[in-house]
Amino acid sequence: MRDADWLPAEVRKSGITRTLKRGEALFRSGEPTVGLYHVLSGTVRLVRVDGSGRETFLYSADAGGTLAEASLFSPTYHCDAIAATAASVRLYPKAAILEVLRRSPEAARAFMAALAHQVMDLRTQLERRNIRAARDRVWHFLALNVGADGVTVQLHGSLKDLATDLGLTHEALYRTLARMTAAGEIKRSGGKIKLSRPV
Amino acid sequence: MRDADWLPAEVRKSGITRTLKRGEALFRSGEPTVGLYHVLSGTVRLVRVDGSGRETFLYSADAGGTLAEASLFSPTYHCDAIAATAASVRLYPKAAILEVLRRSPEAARAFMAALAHQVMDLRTQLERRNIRAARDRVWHFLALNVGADGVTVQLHGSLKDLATDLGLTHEALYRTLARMTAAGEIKRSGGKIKLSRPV
DNA sequence: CGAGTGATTGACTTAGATCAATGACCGTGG
DNA sequence: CCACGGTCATTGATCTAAGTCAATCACTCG
Repeated sequence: MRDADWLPAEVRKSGITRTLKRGEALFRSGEPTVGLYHVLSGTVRLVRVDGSGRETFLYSADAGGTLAEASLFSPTYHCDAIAATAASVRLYPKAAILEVLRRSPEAARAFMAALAHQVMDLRTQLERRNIRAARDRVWHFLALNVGADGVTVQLHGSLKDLATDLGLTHEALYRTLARMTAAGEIKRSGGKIKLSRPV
Repeated sequence: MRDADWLPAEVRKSGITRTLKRGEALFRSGEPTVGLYHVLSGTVRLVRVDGSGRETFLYSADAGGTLAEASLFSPTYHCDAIAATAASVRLYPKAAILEVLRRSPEAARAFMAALAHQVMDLRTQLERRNIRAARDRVWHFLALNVGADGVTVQLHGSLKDLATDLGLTHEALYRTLARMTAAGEIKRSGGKIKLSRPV
């Protein structure tokens, strides 16, 4: 969820703040759910780790975003929340949130819209994963993340993070970007990628 | 969404029924959203088709399920809905649904829970797609779809459908299943797969 | 009966995973 | 202040699993 504007002031105040070091876990899969998290600073990533240790990127919440909305309706967490950077988060207890959602149709509507948005986002990710060629997958990502000018993509986090996000090894991503640069399709500069022609 | 129990009787009555032939589209990406669909019989699949014609499976709604919940909060559809079998659906206009959600906290809660459930479902799918080896991916699917006895998986639809669902070519799926059968890990019979040892 | 689709298997190719090595950079503790 | 450990970025070599192309058989539906 992008923002938690719909959260009434009294609930916001009731929150408990917690700080996390990079790499620290906010919660782990299987633990009982306690409430909604609001990221105040830094970045927290939702990931699943399977038996063989492979990590699946699920979602990344930056400052202002919320985490674990879906867990409000589930007794336990189904993924891990790991701080990607040093971060501080605020926890709003489950009961308080559910109460607000029950009482305020506006809050409920905003929450539903946010969930619906997430569903669409996840579907987009799923669509991207279905693209076989690394080049096309990267292109799909770039096309959906260009800024207002239609050619600039601002990257958040490291390329390694982007690689897991895209479901590629970091090597494959580096090579793909290198090839695209060589082919003149993109130009890289720091944390930005510029497309040679608008999408 | 599994069921639409929360839909008040008066809204249900107001719905418009439509029948679809196999392969027919209920709506297409880009069209303006009109409301919530309730599948009365048959199966409707949500898919996205990319530029090269590749199809991404997003969701499949059987009799009793609903479709396009997320679209209630979006002006246009972001995927195609295609009848996987002959089907009949009932359409509840957007305005009527939003009104119910605004007025009834119970309905809203059920709807939110359903959306949250969908979010978790999609995350599970995403996790599965991150598994590289076809064998492990199939196993992940089987493990999460065993019936009450812990060893039987009831398949819905064709193996080809399952293949797209898993993000594999149908050939790869056939081969993987054949290998697993040969290795004695599973046993197939009609539309069922039995695991040799419980998960 | 013929068209269309699903299920299945074979042969071949290739893209990306894997393993490996290097240089740049960054924070930190002595 | 600098050496050291850690991570990121990058590139090379190799390997293999899955994609692609292709053919066959069974089945169903009109």
